Amino acid sequence: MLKTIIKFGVLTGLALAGAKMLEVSYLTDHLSLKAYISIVGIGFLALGVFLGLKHRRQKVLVSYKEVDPPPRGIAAPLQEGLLTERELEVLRHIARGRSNQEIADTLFVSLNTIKTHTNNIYGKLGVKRRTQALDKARQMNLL
Amino acid sequence: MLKTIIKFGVLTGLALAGAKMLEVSYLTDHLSLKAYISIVGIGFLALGVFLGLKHRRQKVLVSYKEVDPPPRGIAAPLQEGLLTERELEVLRHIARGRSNQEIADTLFVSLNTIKTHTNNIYGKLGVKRRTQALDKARQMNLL
DNA sequence: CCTAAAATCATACTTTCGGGTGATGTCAAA
DNA sequence: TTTGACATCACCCGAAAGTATGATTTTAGG
Repeated sequence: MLKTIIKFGVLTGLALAGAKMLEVSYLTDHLSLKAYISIVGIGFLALGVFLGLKHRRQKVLVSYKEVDPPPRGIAAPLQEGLLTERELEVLRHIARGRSNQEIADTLFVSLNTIKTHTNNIYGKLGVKRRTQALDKARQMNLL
Repeated sequence: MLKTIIKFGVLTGLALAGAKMLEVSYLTDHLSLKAYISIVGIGFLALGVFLGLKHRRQKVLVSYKEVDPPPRGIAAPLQEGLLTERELEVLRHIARGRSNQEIADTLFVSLNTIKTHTNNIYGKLGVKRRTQALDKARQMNLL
């Protein structure tokens, strides 16, 4: 990120310096206004294209790193007592891709009950969605 | 390709027309040379950035591979070519618990695009939900 | 016995997902 | 140049998931 900023600054500085030199030429060497403007336009256009492409690469790199599993070393002592037995059971079903309705059916309880369990799980794990819960649970070696 | 050229021509034409109008202002309305040049520069810079962002897909893929040496361990070669690069990328985000909207935001595409990708993923993996996709993908060593 | 935690269920509401269909543009290979 | 794979985006609709609040029943421990 710092590198990007530095590069951006350097490039912009070079562009501005170029423009300034052109301005001098314009004022002293009979460079026509049209030519002056054209060169400035083309220069900044090129700079813009370069920055646009660069920005893309950067973003892609970032998103790659975002999805790259972070080096989790020894990680996660078993969290005993965080989730209840029933909640763990529900969580395992979620991990197998079951819907709330399917879980309710196999456990012979109502859909609302499963919703309550899942929401309790999310609260305890500090997440908002079942997929986040799975990710978090794996990080914590709950699964 | 032809359309690209046309678009580029139109945009450049508009930019030049804008510059021309500015030139008139410069000559008639006491617009300072510095302001004139600045506006031209910024305008073309914006145009360049826009063009750079617009046409970059393949290049992004290349640069992605440049920065991404993903021969991760041994388990990679299973099911080569089942999912596309993009689909795998989306799948990794899903595995991290991201919502479709969040994925769309970080990948700079629309929600609908992510939905299309996810549905293609589900189709290829033979599942119906994202949690099932994760389970299946893990079984297939795709994650 | 009493109490707190756990499990159960409900109602109502919002958000997210998923399925279907169709379209455009790019790129590489045939 | 044509074709097929990919990626992109849109619109619609129904299903699933999630949020909030409140309630009842079980059950284990003090």
